[in-house]
Amino acid sequence: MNKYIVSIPLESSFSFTECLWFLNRNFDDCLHTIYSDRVRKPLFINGKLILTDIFQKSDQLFIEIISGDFDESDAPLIQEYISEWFDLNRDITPFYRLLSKDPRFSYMNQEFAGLRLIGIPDLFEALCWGIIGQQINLTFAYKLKRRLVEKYGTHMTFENEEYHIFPTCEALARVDPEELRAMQFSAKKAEYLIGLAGIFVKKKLSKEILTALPDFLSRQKALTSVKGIGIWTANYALMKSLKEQSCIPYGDAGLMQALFSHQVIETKKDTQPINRFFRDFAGWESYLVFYLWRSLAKK
DNA sequence: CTCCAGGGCAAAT
DNA sequence: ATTTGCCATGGA
Repeated sequence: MNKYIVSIPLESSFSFTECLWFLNRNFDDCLHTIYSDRVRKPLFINGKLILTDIFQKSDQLFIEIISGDFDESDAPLIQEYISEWFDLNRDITPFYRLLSKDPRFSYMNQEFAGLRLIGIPDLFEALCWGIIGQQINLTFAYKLKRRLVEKYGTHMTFENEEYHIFPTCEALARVDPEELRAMQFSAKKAEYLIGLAGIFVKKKLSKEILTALPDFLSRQKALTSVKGIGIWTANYALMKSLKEQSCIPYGDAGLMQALFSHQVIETKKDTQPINRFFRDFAGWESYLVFYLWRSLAKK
């Protein structure tokens, strides 16, 4: 087949290297593969599977379609997906001005320069990932995700490697909870995931429905009314999928750890000063949370 | 061995 | 209204 390439112009405050580093940090994510200077990811676009290689050249991000049935009319959706994934449509220089005002965080300006809030454009995937990750350590969470994806997701093969897509809600809705139990999901998580899938199948919830709601609070409420989605998962999904800018995932163990190590709080369970602390970062709470998570990863 | 990880729910105060 | 017990597993 011919090689198709889609491109997206970049601003100077973007670092592909930092984004790749985050995607590749300490964990085994089954939904993308990092090579030295590019990331390979399968996408489900207009009902078709395509495999993409994403890399930077000067001031543009290139998406090369290396396999699958692609035509020109797919380009806008691909651009949209990648832009959301890497949060390309945002000027983050105001955030850096806020960071530089606080001696505890000003180092992030240089160390993480150009890192964008890496998203999960698909809302169903973001919510499932949130539920999977509840309470357990991330190594185990990624292991569970891999089992789920490899069993119920679709995949494509390229040069003897398999590239996986997150399962659709239709596929998960018909799973027997006992199957997930056998894969070491807790009984509750199995029930939550299958229940959530059913809600998506019935179109009672979708990214479009959520986006159409009038404000942050009503979106939060729509999510927390679902069994298995509490305030943490709701805010996590709103941050990662809808790119809401003022999400504080209350109760997050990693956030508390990072606030402790940056001397914002005295002990890891000291939840009181959080709201007051975040007031100085109004409009950039999500970004600060993301950068604090980034600070937890070991070089 | 115990404790705790990118929580949430239902039952018990 | 707020707190407590439980969940699944693995690494520290």
